[in-house]
Amino acid sequence: MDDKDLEILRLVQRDARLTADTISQEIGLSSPAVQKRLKRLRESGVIERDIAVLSPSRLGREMTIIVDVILERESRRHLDEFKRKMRSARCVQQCYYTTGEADFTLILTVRDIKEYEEFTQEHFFDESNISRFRTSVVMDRVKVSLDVL
Amino acid sequence: MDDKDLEILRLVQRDARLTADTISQEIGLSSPAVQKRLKRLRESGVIERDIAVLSPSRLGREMTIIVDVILERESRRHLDEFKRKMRSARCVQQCYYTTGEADFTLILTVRDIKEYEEFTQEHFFDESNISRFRTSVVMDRVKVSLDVL
DNA sequence: GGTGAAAGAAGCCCTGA
DNA sequence: TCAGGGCTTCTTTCACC
Repeated sequence: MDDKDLEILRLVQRDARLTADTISQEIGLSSPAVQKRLKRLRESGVIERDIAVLSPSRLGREMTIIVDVILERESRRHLDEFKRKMRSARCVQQCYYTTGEADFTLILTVRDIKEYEEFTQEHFFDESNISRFRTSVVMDRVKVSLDVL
Repeated sequence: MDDKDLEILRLVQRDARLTADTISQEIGLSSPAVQKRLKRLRESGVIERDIAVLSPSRLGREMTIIVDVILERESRRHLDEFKRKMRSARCVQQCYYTTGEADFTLILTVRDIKEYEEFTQEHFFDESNISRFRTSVVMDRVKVSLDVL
């Protein structure tokens, strides 16, 4: 992993459709050299995967909501159960298990507040292990990126 | 935008390297038909872009931190100024302007707690307009996805 | 890491429904 | 108007230097 690798990563984390040829001109290597590096970076897991970023608003998921959740009992079984549910819930984009005041922070995208209300019914109220949760509605998605470098 | 489009989107939002041929077999269309649809979806902005997802831990950004920030004065000028700073701060992956208790929720990736401490020095303490901030350290990135569908 | 040839995928036009 | 077939062009891959 050298400077050339880092340059490649900086480029593809913003645009994965760049051809090896374009990248090679950008950083001063030959096209096959870039491809060999990309292959290595993928196989070694530095590049985890390539994804298409969809527009939530163009697909009718206008609202982004952030929720802090506090569990009642923080046993291994309850934690794993909650994590499993969040992973399989479609409107949960992100779920973090954290130190501090809340146990979990969730980031959801929903069509409207009604869909969020249904989510809370299913996952918070019908779930005896939720102590409290705090909802924040996102007014501006100021920055949403997965850029690491 | 029909069911076939949605099927295509569901596939490429998880793996943008799928070939049109693979997708076509999956959903029962010809390869050129899939390509036409993908092109249309990109041009119309339903697919915003394609990115490579990098592994934060493999690149030495082991820690994920969630910060809630409350500003002192919530004037237009102060809000825009804060947003601008967060957009350009490298370790800020996501920044949301929200209703509720906090004004902003940030998601950061940093090398270590020292790097976070430097971030707070630069952006919170040397910035007279920050009223309070609350830090949560992520213990488990339970789910991190940008899947919309 | 670079070069060149071969395999493969994408883009385009045209036809047919 | 939109899906499918076939051709062309570009990209990737692999063997070799």
